This record gives sequence, C-alpha cells and structure tokens, in this order.
Amino acid sequence: MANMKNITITDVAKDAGVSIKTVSRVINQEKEVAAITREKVLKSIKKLDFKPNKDARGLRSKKSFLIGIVYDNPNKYYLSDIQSGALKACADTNYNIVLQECKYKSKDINHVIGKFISNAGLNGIVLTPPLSDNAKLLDYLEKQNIFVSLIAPPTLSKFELWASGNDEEAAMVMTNKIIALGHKKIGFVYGHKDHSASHQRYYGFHKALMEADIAINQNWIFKGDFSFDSGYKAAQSLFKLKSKPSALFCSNDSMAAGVIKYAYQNNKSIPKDLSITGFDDSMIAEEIWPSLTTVRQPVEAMAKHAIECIISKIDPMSHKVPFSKVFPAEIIMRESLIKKT
Amino acid sequence: MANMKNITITDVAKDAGVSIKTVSRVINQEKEVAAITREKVLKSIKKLDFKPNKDARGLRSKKSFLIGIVYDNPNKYYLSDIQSGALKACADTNYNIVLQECKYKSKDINHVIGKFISNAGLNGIVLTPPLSDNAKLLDYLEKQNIFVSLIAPPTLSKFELWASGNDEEAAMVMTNKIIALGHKKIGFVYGHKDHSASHQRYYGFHKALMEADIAINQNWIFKGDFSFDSGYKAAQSLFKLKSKPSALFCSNDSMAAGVIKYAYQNNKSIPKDLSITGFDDSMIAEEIWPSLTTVRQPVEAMAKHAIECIISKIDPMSHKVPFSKVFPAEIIMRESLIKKT
DNA sequence: CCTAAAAAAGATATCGTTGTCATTGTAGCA
DNA sequence: TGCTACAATGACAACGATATCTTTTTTAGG
Repeated sequence: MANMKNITITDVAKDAGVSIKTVSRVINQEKEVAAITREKVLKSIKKLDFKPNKDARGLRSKKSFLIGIVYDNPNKYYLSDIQSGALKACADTNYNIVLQECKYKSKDINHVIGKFISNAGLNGIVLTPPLSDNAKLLDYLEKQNIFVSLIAPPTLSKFELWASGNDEEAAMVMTNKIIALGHKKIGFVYGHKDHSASHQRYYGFHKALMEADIAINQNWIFKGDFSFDSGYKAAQSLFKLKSKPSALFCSNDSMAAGVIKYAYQNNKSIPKDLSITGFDDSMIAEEIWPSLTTVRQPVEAMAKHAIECIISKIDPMSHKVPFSKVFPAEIIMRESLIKKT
Repeated sequence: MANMKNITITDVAKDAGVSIKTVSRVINQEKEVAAITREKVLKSIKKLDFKPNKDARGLRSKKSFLIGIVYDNPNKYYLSDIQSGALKACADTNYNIVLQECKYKSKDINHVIGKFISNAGLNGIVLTPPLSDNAKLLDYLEKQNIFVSLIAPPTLSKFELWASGNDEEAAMVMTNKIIALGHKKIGFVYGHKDHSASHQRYYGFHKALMEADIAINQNWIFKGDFSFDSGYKAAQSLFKLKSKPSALFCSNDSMAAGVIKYAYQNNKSIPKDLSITGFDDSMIAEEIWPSLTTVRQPVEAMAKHAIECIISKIDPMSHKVPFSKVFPAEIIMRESLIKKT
C-alpha cells in the first residue's frame, strides 16, 4: 500500500487557473460552465488523477451514494440474484451497495438496522423477504430519514417504493399446468409459514383446484420451511400413505430436491411414480435429474428496480422510474412434471 | 420517510454540559475521560439518540470504515459463503461491506476498481479468485492508498494480507481416497484454465497418481471450465470411449452434477458404473442424488480472516490477527464415490 | 500544605467538498 | 453608446466530526 498526498479540488483549481467552485461545478456536471473552461478543468483533473473526496462531498451535500440491502438467511441463489440486480442498477452511477445480514426474528432488529444505517451512512435501504414483511421494522424505518424500497412487500403497505412478484397468480398457473396434464391427485408442500409468499403460493394452488372442481385432500398438504430437509421429510410422510398423489407442488426448488432425493433412496422413480414441480428456478432446478419444472420470478429485475426507484427518489435529475412495479412470473417446463400415466 | 433535524456532537455537548471534544472522546472510547463524565455523556447520547455523522468522521480521520469485496462471476454458493464470512467479521465492529462485480478479463479493470475505491471511499478491499490472481490489477492496487487482502492469492504474491486454501494438497488427499478404494483407472475433469486453482488441483491429482505408480491416461483428462455444461460435455466424451475410467475426479461440484445428469439420461448408474468426486462442497453436493463426495474449503472462515486482517491493519487498537493464513481442506465422504467393483 | 506530574477537559484549527451570495463578463437591443 | 439580462465565475461560510495544543483539575509524594 502506497502512501501518497491526496489531490484535492484546490490543487485542480490551481492547476487549471480557476476557482475551486468552478472545479466543483465541472465534477457535478452543472451546466453554467463555459465549454472552454470545462475542458481546461477536465484536463487538469485527468492530469492530476483527481478523485473527489467522498466524505467531504457527503458531509456538505448529505448524499452518501450508498444504498443498503438487508437480508435474512435467504436461499443463496436468491440472494445472489438480488445482488446481481442491485449492482446492475448501480453500474454507471455513483451509487454503491452495502450489505447487511439480519435475523428477522431478532428482538432488537430495529436497533441493528438503525445502527447499520447510521454506521454506513446510508441514503436508501432495500429490504428483501421476509424482512420486507416485518411490521415492526417497517414502522421504525418509516420514521427514519432514509428511502426504503421493498422487495415482495406485504399486501397492504404504506411504502411507495417496491418491486413485487405475483406468487398467487404464478402458483395458480403452475397448478393449472399440472391439472392440464391429467393429474387429479395433487399434493402440496408448504413453505415457511412466516413468509407471506408461502401463503400466497398456497392460495394460488387452492384456487386452481377449486376452479377445476378438484377437492383438496388434507393428507397431501405437507408442512415445510423452504429447506431441503423439510422436503425430504415431506417425502417420507408422502410415501408412507396408502393413497398417494400423482403430482406434488413444492413451494420451492430446494424442497423439491429433497423430495427427489428421498424418492431415489427408496427406489421410487421420478417423475414416473410422482410428478414434481418446484418454485424459484434456482440453479439446482436445472442441474438436478430430472430437471425441475418450476416457476421463475425475475428476481434480478426486481432488485434492479428496487434500487432504481431509490436512486430516482434521491436524485431527482436522474432517469425517472415508476415507484412500484409488479413482475410477472414465468413457468419453466422441464423433466420433473409429466402426463399422468 | 421522515425529515428531521440531525443531532450533532454539539447538541450532545450542550446537553451534557461538556465540550465537544469530550463527547468525541467518549464515542471513540478514548480512555482519558473520567467515569462520571462518560456516564453523563452517554446518557445525553442515548437521550438525544445521537449518531455520529459518518462523513464528518471520515473526512477528518480518513477512516471510512468501508471495505470492498470484488468478485467475478463466481459460483453463487461460493460468493454467498464469502459474504457471510465477511459480514461475520464486521459484526460488532463499525465496518461495513461494499460489493462490486467485475469481469476479470475486462480491459479497463484497473479503472473500474479505481473508481469503485474512490466512489465508495474504501479503506480496504478484498479480492476473490480469479481476481486475486490478476497480475495487472495487483500491480495497480499496490500503488493505491488502500489495504488489499487476497483470497486464494497467487503462489508468489507481494501482498502480506491473504487467506488461502491448499488446493494441491486437498486434491492429492482426495485422489488418494479414490485410489484407496481400489480404483486404478481414474479420470479428471479440469477447471477453468485461467484459474490457478484449476492447475493446483490437477497437480495434486497428478502427484497422487505418480506416487501410487499409476500412469495417467490422457484420454481420461477432460477439459472443463467449472460450469455445469462443461461437466455434461465431459461426460459425453467419456461415455463414448471404449476404455473408460472407473472413477472421475471433477474439479468442482457443478461439473460433477453435469456428469451425473448425462449419466442418468443415458441409463448409466452412478456410482455403480462410475464413481465421481467433486470439489467445493457447494449446496448441490448434498442435495443431488447420489450426494457428492467432495472437498470442503472453509471459504467462510477464509473470508472472515481476509476482512479481519484488514481491520487489524487499519485499526491498530483492534484485536490482532495474523496477516496471512492457510486453511486446511476437509474431505466430505458421501455417496458418489464407492469401492471399485 | 505545597509542588510536580499526570489526568481530564476545553478551545480552536482543520479535513475537502458544496451552498449561498456577490461579482464580473458578454451579448442583445434601443 | 449605454443599459439590461443573464451567463460565467469567484469568495467565503458551512457541514460535523477529529487533531493538536492549551488549560484546568486531580493525584501523589515529601
């Protein structure tokens, strides 16, 4: 690590023979600068390799150009997609992404997030599910001096910035596909009960069955929590039943993988003995055998939007973006769902 | 978003009836403050809900408390583990993690990273592979005013802060396990040739075979690039051969999954027809069937260390940590590797 | 009880920008 | 030419902390 004198706006001003304010105007792209002056200044900036001091800027202008993302114990693929979208939104801007992990059940969650905000000096914050659904936290943030954007917000939210999928709709469409393939005995593996998406997925499933006049068999509704293990356990229960479903809607891909593993270990054949669908289109959906028929939410695009609408709020000059947006899901047909034999 | 007046150190000083410098001393835990004064100040801080302004602090003290992590298109599990370790290192400190993605092949990589550093005002930066192996970038960073810590550094590195696994050693141990199970015909799927870890894994494999007096069959060495697809393609070639290996060392788990998928699709039985080993112990290793025998590197611990040694450099008062550290790998035995039949 | 040294607390300069307001320069027009 | 706008530029304060240096208070030792 080299140690060198910092080049400041004053050095640039001297070199270019203008006042510091003019240099400031150039780096902030204010328009009231003569073209020729701008050139001179830009040349000096380049020559001296001047980089504005972020802290001085932030101190005076109150803009930190930092946006936080808070998450709790997410699916790793999900998190990765979120980040990827967030970083895309920041590319070619001066904004940067700061991370924080936070257990959504923790008692002092407000304190943790409050400290995060002030410690990092955030101007905006994005909450991912299930944190975006935590009423206590949302109440707290509303009173803070920060822009909040929610990914998958609760149905009735006071916040204006958010990006949402449509889990119920997607689950319904998926279920209809299953029905269309001739299945009448259809099971369901529930997601974590604290995530509102879990319930929405179930509503969609339920609604599709109702509309098709298929009764729901409570023995085929299995508890789960989005984990691989909970899928494995669901399969354990399922294969013990005398009367089994011919298709199983799993509320995410990890649980579907768990079901498949149990099936193999017990000499069942997937999808011949049991068709399976997942949800999320995570990486494993394609890598596992049979590959999973699943629902893809444009998570990356959602995260990108969540960030973009914050930037657009902070910086009124920037490209305008609608405050909230619903992102339609897509069904990905693969090998794990076949016609009822 | 509420808009409220900011509480400053001056407000606290007034409330507590002391000078601003004394307040500063308290928040910085300097020791020359009488216990009774400290109490008074802390009370006022709490009462007013004062939070020090990060930018003002940074401007004066040159400390931003921000550490960047740069990565290129990593395995998503890997990235997630890295982050998780980094965040653990930051918990209970004032440091925060800022993210940046960056193609390691990009021409203007130095410029991109330089902008990242100054834009975010970083005090430290962690490079993950393969960026930690990019000579041009390393040369550039050496001249910058920032602490650099490398995860999986090149063998001869001028940097003093790093955390490294031992790929060669691990690959050797893994190969010995394969040999110990009676396999003599052992294939290898190479990783991306631009990653030094790929070569180290091969050296380890090679060395183990040499020591066991087993000749290497070049037909059984397959090109790969760490992607699922490249594993799939390797399997395509492998199963076309007249003389096939009985075990296959894959340089990572994704490629192993690709091999398995191809095998299933073509009615081969894994591990009966072909034993397989992976590398990384990513999430899929456990979720796939058969689950993968693989090598686990303590990635999270490595990332934690990489951050900790930066903090320890920036802040000489903090808990001391060795500058560099090698983290031993662990072989995880699962179902995909069995005795030669 | 006095003094020297050390501990505690304070006054003020300073970090590098941007905001505010004042000043200068220039073009257009009667 | 002289005047008005308005564009271009500049001088200087301000942001909210920490650093440096000074002053005051406390402690210890004789």
